[in-house]
Amino acid sequence: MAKNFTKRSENYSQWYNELVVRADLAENSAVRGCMVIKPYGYAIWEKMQAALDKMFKDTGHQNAYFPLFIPKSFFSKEADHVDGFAKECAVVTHYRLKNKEGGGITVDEDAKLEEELIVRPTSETIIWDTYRNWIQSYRDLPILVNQWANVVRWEMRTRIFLRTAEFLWQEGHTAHETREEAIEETKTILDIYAKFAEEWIALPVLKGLKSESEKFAGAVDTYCIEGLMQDGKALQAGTSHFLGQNFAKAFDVKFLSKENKLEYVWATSWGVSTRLMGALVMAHSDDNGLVLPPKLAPIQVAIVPIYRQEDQLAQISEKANAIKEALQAKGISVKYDDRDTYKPGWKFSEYEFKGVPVRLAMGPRDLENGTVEVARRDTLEKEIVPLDGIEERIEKLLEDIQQNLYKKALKFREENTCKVDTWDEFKEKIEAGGFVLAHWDGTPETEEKIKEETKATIRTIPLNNPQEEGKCIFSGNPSKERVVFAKAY
RNA sequence: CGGGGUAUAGCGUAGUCCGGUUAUCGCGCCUGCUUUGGGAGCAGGAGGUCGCAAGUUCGAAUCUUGCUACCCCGACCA
Repeated sequence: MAKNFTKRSENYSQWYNELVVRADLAENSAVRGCMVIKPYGYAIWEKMQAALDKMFKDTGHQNAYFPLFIPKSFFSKEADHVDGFAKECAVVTHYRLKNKEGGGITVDEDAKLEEELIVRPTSETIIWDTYRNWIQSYRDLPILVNQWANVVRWEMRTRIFLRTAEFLWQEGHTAHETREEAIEETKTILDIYAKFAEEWIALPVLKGLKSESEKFAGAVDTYCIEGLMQDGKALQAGTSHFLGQNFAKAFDVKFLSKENKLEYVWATSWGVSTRLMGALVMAHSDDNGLVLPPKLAPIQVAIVPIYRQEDQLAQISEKANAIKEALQAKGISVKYDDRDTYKPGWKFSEYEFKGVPVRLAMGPRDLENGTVEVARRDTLEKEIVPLDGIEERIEKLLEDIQQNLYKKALKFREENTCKVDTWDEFKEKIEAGGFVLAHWDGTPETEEKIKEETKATIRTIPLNNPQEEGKCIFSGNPSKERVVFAKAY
């Protein structure tokens, strides 16, 4: 298990500091659990957005935007949905403040809203209320819409990136003619999420279904991708829901089919959030700070000059800028750090904290020899290489680092995944961390008891799960497949 | 919302039990010189409503009461 975790931090806070700050304005408990994302952190989110947005558009989706505020009554229309979210809603009750006698300011009781507004915890309700007016005929379908937005969930306990009171995300909401088409959409998106996690975040994920008790409030089926963090805890990295006709029925969204029959629309919804940045941090970072996969690193290459006199700097700058331009021509983001306010050693440490994948250092010796020092963040290896052909070398190195991070994470997951067949072994393995594959009798009662005794939950029932006869590790009742258990964030 | 803990400079802290000059130290910050291939050295300097409010006292960071915020553990959850 991740030994590296103890030195800098037990709980990742040192890593987070590069990306975010806590937004605790001392006198305002309302911002408790929110985060301020620093420019460097936001740049990572923008890269994630760009990559996902392209994948959505390549599969026929379009972006739109719906209101932040949702009338309270909308929430009561879908029974499971309201049950799932009622306990964590921020509610707007008034629309005006007034001066208080004796100074200060207070809510103007005369400005009470007739119907309270909910700050969206997710947008199914307001979107389906809108879709009712957009859909009359099968010709209006499918609707494949995504929105990039912020949402608010008033969690009792928050955790930076993983469970903040406000978070940024994308939420897709689609409407289809048939059940099959909606299920296919759900899976298409699941594949996009898995591809993004693996190819961009370099995080291997399990694809599968959620159990009845873990699925989204209002969904028929919830598909998910699950990753394993370095401390052995699982993280749900994205979900794609097949909503059946639940929301269509709740919001009365019907269409006339080709057969001239009035039918309810089939729906999906799906989302990933700034939680992915937490996944990124927890999957790869080490004692020296963040480790960012090249594809998501705001700065892919940092160049640090080492010099005594100004004329040396001028010579180095000339070569460094040439490298910078050549790399930029290949679409690589480069920062040439010629600040004279920090020393080289300081800069080396800083770029390591920030997780910059490749660092180049160039000094007097390199000027003489026509070389440059190349340091890679993932392995911390350094080597002196000739300037000749440096662009190709770095381009390839960035790809290597991306691959290496994925392989390392995959190896870690494999080493921390096991099959167990007895209750004692199950408790022991769960305690040690990682994914534990075990038989389960399929009942929510057993699932709940396992959770009570071990804190482990069913992370997913994998797609294409091999079928095999077995006995539930808890109840001993027959089971025909193993499911994935783990302690989770 | 339950259980535990904490609050002193931008950050991290000593001092609180047992009240007593001008509140300690480190990092960071500013100035100068020397330095620059792994977070430099020396010298000088700036920076404080001791979480907030009341109380006890000649005197409160320290004692009392109330409040607030944060952290950890639960419940809840992307």
